[in-house]
Amino acid sequence: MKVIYMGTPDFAVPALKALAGSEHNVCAVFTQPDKPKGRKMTLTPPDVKVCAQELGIPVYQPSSMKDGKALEIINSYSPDVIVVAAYGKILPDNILNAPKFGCVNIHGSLLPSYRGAAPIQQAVLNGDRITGLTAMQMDSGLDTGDILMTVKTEIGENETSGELFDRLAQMGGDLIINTLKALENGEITPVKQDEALASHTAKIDKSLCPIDFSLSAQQIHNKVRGLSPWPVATAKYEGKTLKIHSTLLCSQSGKCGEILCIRPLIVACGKGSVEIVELQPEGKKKMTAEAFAAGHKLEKGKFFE
RNA sequence: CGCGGGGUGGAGCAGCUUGGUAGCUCGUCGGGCUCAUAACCCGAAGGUCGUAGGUUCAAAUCCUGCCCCCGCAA
Repeated sequence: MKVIYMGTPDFAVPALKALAGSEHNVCAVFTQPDKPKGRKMTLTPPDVKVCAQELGIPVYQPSSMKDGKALEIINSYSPDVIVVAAYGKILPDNILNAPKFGCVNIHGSLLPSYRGAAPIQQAVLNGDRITGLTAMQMDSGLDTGDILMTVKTEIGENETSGELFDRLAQMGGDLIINTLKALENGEITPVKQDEALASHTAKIDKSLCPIDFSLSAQQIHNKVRGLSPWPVATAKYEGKTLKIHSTLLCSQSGKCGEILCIRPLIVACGKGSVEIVELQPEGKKKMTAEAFAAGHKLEKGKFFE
């Protein structure tokens, strides 16, 4: 099939590569405009743009999809289908309906669960055991389109959002190839989403970061995993903020936030306790808890907040 | 000109204000204790203190330029 691909961050790269390496013809790529990034606010191209350029595919970065110009460009390619993965822009109806097979979106959850912005992190934050990807026929609603194909995967006990992201991104390649093939052969019966089961995810932001040590160890562990590698859960020790990059569940107990052991570093929670494996003080690089303990005066009985 | 922290043996830190002997915790290596140990005791190796200049009898420390890392904000 003749495909136009729309995507922006690293999550969308593997599917693009898979399509480019398949029998399908990716004739153009749409991605967000370059944006200032990092401390220096240097203009940085999206990962998908970099990838597309390496593949020699024309790249378009319109700031709006609604002014008709985008539609003109799309029509000039007369694609069979538009594949969308984490593009970050809402597509108007005239674009959704432009290709013969419409627009197919790869979404990072098992719809209708976790419609919206951050489905993958949300699944980890909630401590879900199972998640997956959904290939969906886009309609004008927010992730409300008919389901074309899904793929499931288990979430590891200690798996982080970042790790799950990478795995799902890879799986997205196979999913989209299989979906397009089935679409082409007319082997798909679109399934409507069950509105009664629908749930939405809020955007992840830093207000979620502080850890409440009165919660259970499992809840805290979920937060640490879910917010890794960004924006990263935080705790306070002696007035300084520490990013908590990774934890493991422990069974010991104590007062909320109390340091139960220095090596390894175990902190009590409302229920159970967690071992802090990697952390990062303000202005410092990520380090192991062991390294942190070597240079700081940690004492049993002191508290994390 | 967004705000701020930092670069000191392999790791994490102190020392810098008030220049003058390279310190602490851990790791590594050797030895001891022990049924045994990631526990304990003794000992050792390992650093031109980010870089380039300047001031000085003398600079990790004071001054100036540059490089790099990170936190906040966006």
